[in-house]
Amino acid sequence: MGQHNKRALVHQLQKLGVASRAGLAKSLGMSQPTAGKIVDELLAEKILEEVEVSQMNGRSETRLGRPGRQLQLNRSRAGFLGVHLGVGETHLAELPLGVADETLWNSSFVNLPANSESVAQWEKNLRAAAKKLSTKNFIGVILSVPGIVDEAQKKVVFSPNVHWTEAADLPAVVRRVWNAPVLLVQEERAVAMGHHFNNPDDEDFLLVDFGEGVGGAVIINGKPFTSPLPINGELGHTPALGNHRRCGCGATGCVETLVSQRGLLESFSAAQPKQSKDWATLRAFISANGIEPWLAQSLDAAAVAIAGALNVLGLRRVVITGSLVELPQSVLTHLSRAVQNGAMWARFGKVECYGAPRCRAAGLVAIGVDRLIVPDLLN
Amino acid sequence: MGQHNKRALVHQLQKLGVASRAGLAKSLGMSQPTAGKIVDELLAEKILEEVEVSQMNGRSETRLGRPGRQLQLNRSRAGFLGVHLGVGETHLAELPLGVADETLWNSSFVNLPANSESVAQWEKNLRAAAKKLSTKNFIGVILSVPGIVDEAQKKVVFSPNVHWTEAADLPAVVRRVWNAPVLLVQEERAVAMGHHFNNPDDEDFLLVDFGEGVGGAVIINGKPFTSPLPINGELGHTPALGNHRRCGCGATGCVETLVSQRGLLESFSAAQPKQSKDWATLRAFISANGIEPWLAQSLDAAAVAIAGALNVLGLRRVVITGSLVELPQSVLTHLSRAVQNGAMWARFGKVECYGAPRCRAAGLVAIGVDRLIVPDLLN
DNA sequence: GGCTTTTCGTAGTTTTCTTAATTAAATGAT
DNA sequence: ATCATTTAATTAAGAAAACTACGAAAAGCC
Repeated sequence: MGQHNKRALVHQLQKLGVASRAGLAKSLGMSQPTAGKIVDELLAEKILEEVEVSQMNGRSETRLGRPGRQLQLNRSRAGFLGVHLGVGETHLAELPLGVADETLWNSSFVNLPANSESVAQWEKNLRAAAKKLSTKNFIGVILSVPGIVDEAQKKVVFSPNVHWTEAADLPAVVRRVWNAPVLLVQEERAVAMGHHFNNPDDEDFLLVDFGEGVGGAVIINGKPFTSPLPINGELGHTPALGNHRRCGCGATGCVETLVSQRGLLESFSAAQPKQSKDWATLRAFISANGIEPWLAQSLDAAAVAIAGALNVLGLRRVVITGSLVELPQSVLTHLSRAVQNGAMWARFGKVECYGAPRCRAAGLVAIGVDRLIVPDLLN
Repeated sequence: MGQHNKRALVHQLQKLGVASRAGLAKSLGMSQPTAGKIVDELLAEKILEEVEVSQMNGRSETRLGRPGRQLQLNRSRAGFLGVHLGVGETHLAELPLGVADETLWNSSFVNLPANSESVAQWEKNLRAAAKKLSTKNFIGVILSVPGIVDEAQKKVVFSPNVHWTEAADLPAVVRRVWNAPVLLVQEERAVAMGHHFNNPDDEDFLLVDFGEGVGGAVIINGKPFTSPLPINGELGHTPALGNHRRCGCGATGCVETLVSQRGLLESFSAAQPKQSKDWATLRAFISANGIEPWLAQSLDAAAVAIAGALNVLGLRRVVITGSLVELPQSVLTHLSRAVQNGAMWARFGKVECYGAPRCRAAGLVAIGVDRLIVPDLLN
């Protein structure tokens, strides 16, 4: 079957969750026979499964005509292994193709600090974790990492916060443990795809994740935006005029040095030397004292970078995830207002900027399905 | 014939200038029969023409085998009428489908200042100009305008410098004069397409045009980047931190207020009150005194916006056009260095930033061919 | 003039999707 | 209960657009 329609059908089913052949055909504008044949193929490949009528609980709205045989992405087996290599920890999850809600991370272990042996240690930890998993054979392993990632070449180009991943051939390490196809994914891209997966109506947005660093990812037409270079949506390392802090990336003045968790604490401590320099205190302080000038300036710097991205990309929606969402609502409100201020579209229409939880597992599945189940041979 | 291949073939011929059926087939990776059939179709539509052997001057490199019948885009007739509605003037040009070099603007007339009657006056001027043209029937009229343009809806959304175009239905006016399909194109997009046309190797770049305002356009994979909103590449109206000037767009702090022609003169006059506040004096002054702090600051602000765009879009090439290119080379050098500073990619690879002439006519033709000759029914 | 090489066109096949017709499975009215 | 109605799924036939394979045309070279 044509790759294009197959991709579209799977994507549509991800969006709808459950649908019949006829429903898919209609919503995709293709003919029923075409949809039917593709579904047959996908059923044979065990990518889809038919939903029992008994599972159609309550939804029997007594519609006229022959009822469609409902389909969904296979939920009965763990198709993928999701691995997230974070700054502090690595998490693992066995993920079915169809994820109902944010899956639990089955197992997790702590990274060692960076040293010459951390790759070997990481592999050892992976092996230990592998034994605890119920599934041994996966369709693929989806590995997400922070930093700048060349997903096509499966290489970490640059990772200011987990430097040892740059030298290591992570996919090879993973492959030695599980012997399955490995995908390398940039962390924020996975989170963005996850958000899209859980909010199918958000088809076009810029996701900005605040944490150890500040990362961005762009979704356009429900697909991760891809550009000529293996880097995009990167707005943490654009300089903020007037800022001269040293950044882990080697440059000075990066927005990240102002609004990353560490950057905010730095400014907090400089402005309020008597306060304890930790996240909980910062949160409480903001709750009590509102947005003080030092915080407003940092948020404004971030907002300029975000608004600039919106103007250049032609977007009107910003999804904020990570540490900033944990702070009092007033922080997001201030940021949102500042973004509105700089976003050109806000002069004609609505620009939205809101917080959301990180949906990493869902994103990993979406990417795995996209690249392993129905690979795009053309584009 | 399949739209996709037809588009690709025409695009390839734009790139190559002259080619045979076999050459096109090979370079596009399609079979000869397919290329041959598409070419036959395009010849029948008078879009392509065969080049006489006599015109193949000098190029006869005594190659073996049957020589291919060379093809090119029709140059013998004026297919399009290009109209550029600038801030000060409107220019017209009769444009063949195949443009060898930047065509002269046949005719031009001056706009009236904005008032209630300027649309009517503009139409009157158009009619007068129409009489002077040798061609009466065009395949289409390509109209480029500054500001924010919804090319799909053929409406000017916002135009800080030519406000009267927002209310007017320009395509309808043009159609009354020539009765041909009219395309509305954002000015910088046309310039960017023109640059790509004249430099086919530049497939991915951000073009920044400095003039009355500051506008940007993005070309990715040789195609104008399109986003969900009818606005993109817009980097003149992103705020620069610390800047509080009023902008024509209604906001304050826009980069445009610093580095547009007017903005630079403003800063120049503030820093050098004794100098005459005009462009020639500014140019001479910079030649003599180098990059003074007031200029450096403005350029740095522009560079941050540009670098931010590169980081977000995943690009490594900036093409500068317009008034900034007219200034001493040191200006571009400074800007380029500042862009390198903020561009993430510059830490791993090469980021290019150079000046180039505006190639508007070529851009209008490229867009006309793209949207009228081989319209994209899918995407 | 043959020989080689390359171009261009024709014919037949494959792939992919569509329309039209058929069969299947439900509801609701008589 | 039976039959019309409605919607779903499958089957069959056909159209569109690409490809492969083969043959004719047009050049240079011996």
